[in-house]
Amino acid sequence: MSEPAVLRVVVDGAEREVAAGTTGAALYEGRRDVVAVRTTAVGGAPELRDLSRELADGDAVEAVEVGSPDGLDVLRHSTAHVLAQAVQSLHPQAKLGIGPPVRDGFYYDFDVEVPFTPEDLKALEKEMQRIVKEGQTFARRVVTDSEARAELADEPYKLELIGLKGGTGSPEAGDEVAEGASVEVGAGELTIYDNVRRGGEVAWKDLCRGPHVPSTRLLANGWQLTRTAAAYWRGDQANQQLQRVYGTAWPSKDELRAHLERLAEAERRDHRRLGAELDLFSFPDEIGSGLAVFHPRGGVIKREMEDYVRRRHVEEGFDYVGTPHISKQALFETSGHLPYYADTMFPPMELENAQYYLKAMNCPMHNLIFRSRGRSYRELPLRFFEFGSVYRYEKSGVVHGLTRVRGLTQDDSHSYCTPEQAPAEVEKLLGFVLGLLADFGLDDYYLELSTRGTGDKFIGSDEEWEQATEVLRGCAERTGLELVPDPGGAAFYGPKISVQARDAIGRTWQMSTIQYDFNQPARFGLEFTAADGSHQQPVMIHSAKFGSLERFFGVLVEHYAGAFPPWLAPVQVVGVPVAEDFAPHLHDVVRQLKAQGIRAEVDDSDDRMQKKIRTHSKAKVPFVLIAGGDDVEAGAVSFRYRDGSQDNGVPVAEAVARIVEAVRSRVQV
RNA sequence: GCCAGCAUGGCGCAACUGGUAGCGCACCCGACUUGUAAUCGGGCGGUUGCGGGUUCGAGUCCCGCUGCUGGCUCCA
Repeated sequence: MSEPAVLRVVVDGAEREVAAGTTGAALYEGRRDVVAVRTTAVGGAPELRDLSRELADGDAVEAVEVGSPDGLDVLRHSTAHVLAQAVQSLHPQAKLGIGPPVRDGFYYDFDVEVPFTPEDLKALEKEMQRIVKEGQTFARRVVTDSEARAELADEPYKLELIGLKGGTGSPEAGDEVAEGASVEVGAGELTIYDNVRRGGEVAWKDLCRGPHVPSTRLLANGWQLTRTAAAYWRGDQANQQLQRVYGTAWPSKDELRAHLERLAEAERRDHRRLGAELDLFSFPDEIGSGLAVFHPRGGVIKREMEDYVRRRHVEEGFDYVGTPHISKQALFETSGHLPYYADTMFPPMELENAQYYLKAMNCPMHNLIFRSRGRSYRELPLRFFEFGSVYRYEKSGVVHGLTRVRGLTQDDSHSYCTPEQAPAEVEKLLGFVLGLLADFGLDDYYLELSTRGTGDKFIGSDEEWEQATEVLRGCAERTGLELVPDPGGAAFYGPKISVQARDAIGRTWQMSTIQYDFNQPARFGLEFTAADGSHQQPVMIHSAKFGSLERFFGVLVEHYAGAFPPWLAPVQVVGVPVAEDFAPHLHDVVRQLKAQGIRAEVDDSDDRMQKKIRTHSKAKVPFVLIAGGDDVEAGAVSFRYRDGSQDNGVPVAEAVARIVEAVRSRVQV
């Protein structure tokens, strides 16, 4: 059957007839913002294609604009190609890994003899600039496995990807090859892209699935190389370590600039920086990596958090308990932690012929409290709660401010209940957690459901896991929040719902957790006496609301950029007299505030007023109360808020009431 | 743990190709003090993370350790 001369196609929803041989580029001529097309062939799934691809009869085609998520991916991946070309131009011996788009940019991995330096990065940017200016086109070419092997004989990593793809290629093959590698060898046929100069000369080529922007010129000035790092080939620690170069890429220079400005803003919010500036906490080298000390101002916030969550636990029917920081080895063998997690526990200390471990978790000790006497079904659900100090030997490279530490405080609870009670208990805990987040003003988070993975890391039967997972899934889904699956991310003893929050620099951190555990009750031989006199095993629900007090603290600092709502602010009110003579008036106001439990003080220093305002603005004090002659005469004070706005001549009684109410209601001001 | 980079008074920075450490803020002292983000003057403070080496001489070069930063792996 010969090709028809006229093709019937659908372009952005509208039926059209075009001549055979028409390309996407022809359809969108003059549309500089279109970088690729999304084509749905007859009977096929939508697929991103180069603009240069010819249409077939019956194709439905949509424009992929550079600003759309797919368009940005195409742009960023194309930039990665230019980077790779630049690297091989300056370092001919470099072997290619993979080069996918990532959030805000791209990376490309290389095997090079000598790791890249910052100077190399500059040289690479220069070379990339040259390639971009040349306006090379990306030309797609379908090859067979054996052709690809012949052409890429010098590229061992690409050969490996071809091998992994396994010839025919199932739809999932790309995903299983390596994270990000689907951009090189996707489903179906293998393709090589040639970078072609104006004169038709092939400047460079790479095994790649595409699509790409039509010409390197489209990359314009919207990209930048950002950093270098090492990365394991195919993400496996056992593999060769490659050199990764990260970059960012945007449709225009303005958008690049805006991105860089966002990064600068994130840096200003970084809790490590604000922690030092606001005198909240520090990490003395003398104590050790990942071990924080809280200064008086940070201590206020920490105590407010503790007071809040302790009170809330009691209100929710938890019993406050206490357990030690160390324990003999056998306890953690019983719990299963030692066989499974010994390498993240600090090494033991030996005394009196016994091995003592710093505890990395509280549950085993709570189990002993449960077991300390006979338990009745009437007591269930029985809920134990404490601030448990735990120590985990986190690898040196992962310690990070307050969000990844080696010594942390969990607001840890364990609910012991019957299997029948478990769903309601999980529901209750989830409601508790979400209410807590709301009270702290957190809104940027999502839920994650961590389930059993493959391997022998997980204990218990499939049926038990299935049942526990379904209980958690049902509760999580009923919240209506975004729920992200996390296969293989469960604890060894059971599945988990967690709340994931994003920090200032885009990293996500696990905060609140709810875990369903049917294993430990069995390992500890926990039982209760049922109504019929029989002895039965409870299930336990682990839950941490903040997760780690330290991590939650760090996320709060970033969330508020250090400008805490009044109820959390270390200093809530500072009085600034316009001149010395008016200080007594403010002392009187502060006395009234303190009587209401407000953290208030008067700035009696001999700085001038303007300097005092600057000082307390920088300290992000929520209420600065200013008083001069007018205020004293009127029995009033003048508010200055953190945004610089003023409210002058407020009667003292009203001012006090206003502040007390702001603290009580936990609002932001 | 792996790769790379960094490490100067409390904080932020300076010190040409190696020649015996400077500045601002903070802090202390004194003077000043009338309306919303820095008053003026003076002073204290570092042997340049720790240990070793090269050199006539090291903050500057080399090695080891500790810590930090960015990734990777990991994360109960």
